Amino acid sequence: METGRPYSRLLFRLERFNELTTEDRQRIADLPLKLVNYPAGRDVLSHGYATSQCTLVLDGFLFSHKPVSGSRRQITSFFVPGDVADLATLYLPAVDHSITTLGPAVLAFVPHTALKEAADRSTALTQAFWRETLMQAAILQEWIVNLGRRDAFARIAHIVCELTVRLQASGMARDLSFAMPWTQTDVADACGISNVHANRVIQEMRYLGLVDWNSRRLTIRDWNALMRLGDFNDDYLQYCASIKKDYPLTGHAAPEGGFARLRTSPLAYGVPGGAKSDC
Amino acid sequence: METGRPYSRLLFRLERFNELTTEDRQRIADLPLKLVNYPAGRDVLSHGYATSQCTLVLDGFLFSHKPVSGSRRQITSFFVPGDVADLATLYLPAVDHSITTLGPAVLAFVPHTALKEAADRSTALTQAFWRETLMQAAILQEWIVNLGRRDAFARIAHIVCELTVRLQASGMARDLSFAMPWTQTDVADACGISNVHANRVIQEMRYLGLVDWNSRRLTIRDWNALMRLGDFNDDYLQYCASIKKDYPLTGHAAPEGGFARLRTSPLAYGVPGGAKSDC
DNA sequence: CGAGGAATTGAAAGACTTCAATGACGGTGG
DNA sequence: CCACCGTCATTGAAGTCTTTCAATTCCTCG
Repeated sequence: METGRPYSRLLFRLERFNELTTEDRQRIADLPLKLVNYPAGRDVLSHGYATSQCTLVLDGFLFSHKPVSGSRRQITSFFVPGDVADLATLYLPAVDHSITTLGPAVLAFVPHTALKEAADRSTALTQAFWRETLMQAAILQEWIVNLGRRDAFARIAHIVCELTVRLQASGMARDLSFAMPWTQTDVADACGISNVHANRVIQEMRYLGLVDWNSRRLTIRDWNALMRLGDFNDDYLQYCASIKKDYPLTGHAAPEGGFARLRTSPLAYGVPGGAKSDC
Repeated sequence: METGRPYSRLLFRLERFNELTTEDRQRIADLPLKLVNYPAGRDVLSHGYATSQCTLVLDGFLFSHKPVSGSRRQITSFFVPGDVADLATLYLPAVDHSITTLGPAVLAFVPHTALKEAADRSTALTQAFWRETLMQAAILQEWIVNLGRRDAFARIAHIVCELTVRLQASGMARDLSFAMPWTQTDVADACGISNVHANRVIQEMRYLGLVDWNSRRLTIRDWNALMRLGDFNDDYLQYCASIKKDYPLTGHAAPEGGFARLRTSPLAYGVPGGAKSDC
């Protein structure tokens, strides 16, 4: 996968709101980047440890997670190409979560010193970085809603929708299909459910013809249904979805037509195996 | 309740990490503040609407929440005196959540223009504000863990612990007792459970002698047990807890001695009321 | 081809929700 | 001062979603 000149991804991301001046672009282009290939499942940042650099995702996925008593963990974010996964470390001495590669990933490390220097010299750059953290916070907030007020099916559907939109905003997944190296246990840890239940929900999604979810590749078959069932509204990502609309400052539309699940369909969980539909 | 000169609260908050210069302090002191008394249950910010000012909490509580399909909502944060509840609006054109007063509150509004001007002129101020948003994000992240991987009892215990520590960091609740004008339905909406279940859990907490939870005032009877049962570790608030320790950059200690609940105690839910133990 | 991780399955138990009704409390108007 | 009202807290019972445990099968890789 082509990652372009590494800083072009960063520039693209930072300019979602306001264009930068030529000077500021140059400051970004001049940042010292260290390109690194990381294998799957390796920590980029371990909770409690300090770091002196930020991590730009060029290819692959990262996720941040926190340990919970009892050998469990909760995944709190995914990072896709173009994201700076640990921007918070720039101004917080230590973070309390870990950041790990999902599959193999191509990363670029940027020293804090260089980033701070660039930010100190440009108000616009500071704001652009700040805004990045604000948008990540908006995603965290929606994640809370997801865990707090949706059932397992909707949670998974919602996260799939979110990732799809974010990938599209990064120029990927244009055909609603993308490689996704997570295991069902990863999905479960992100959605706050057990891996067994995640498995059953995913099977139902397949059966309903919503997605093809083969090992490590995800193809969305019915985007509209997935959005509806996942109670997904990309307003909270509008800043991410780039040029879609120019920020209508009215409220959300209430999900029209209710929010019915087909759970009472002829195929509740106990259904005999297989019958993998050919949708 | 004394709120001091309004800007002193803000200064106190911004200087948790680095002291500001005399000049920067003056910039804060010169900010035009509009003091307002708000009644309970009034929106300070409605989702989807733009605003041109930030809200500093001087007394009382605010909470942010997002609507969910089906006339439900999820509370995603509480704000205590000293917090700037809508700092994100400074650089995001529109937020997708609402912010509402929990009980009556004393607020101070600061125009975006004045804040931006102050920030533009001082790198240190910009960083201080930015750091505020980063710390709020750390709280969101722990909230995700709370909803994703803890049962109802632990969720409520955890949120109570968090609020206690944050209030203490603002110089309140020194005796582990504070007025808290939330209803049990508010607690339920914050914890992602039903109000009925919240009620039963709170009763169990009372029964176990963990808290006095009378209408609108909360007194913690057994802080250590509450922390343990809520799986609470205030590392993620270390930035908030001010002068407690100087950032040990090692990992969390894994919750020692497991995480056993007393749920199988002689007093499961069906227990007849009262018998407030004397723990 | 064997090993090990990942996915899948079934059955039983548990946590939590929903519905519906009742009790408690505070504030308001007469 | 008291009846009335709405909000909040409480209770019980039934039902649902989700977890847990324990196999079993599938897949991928060396």
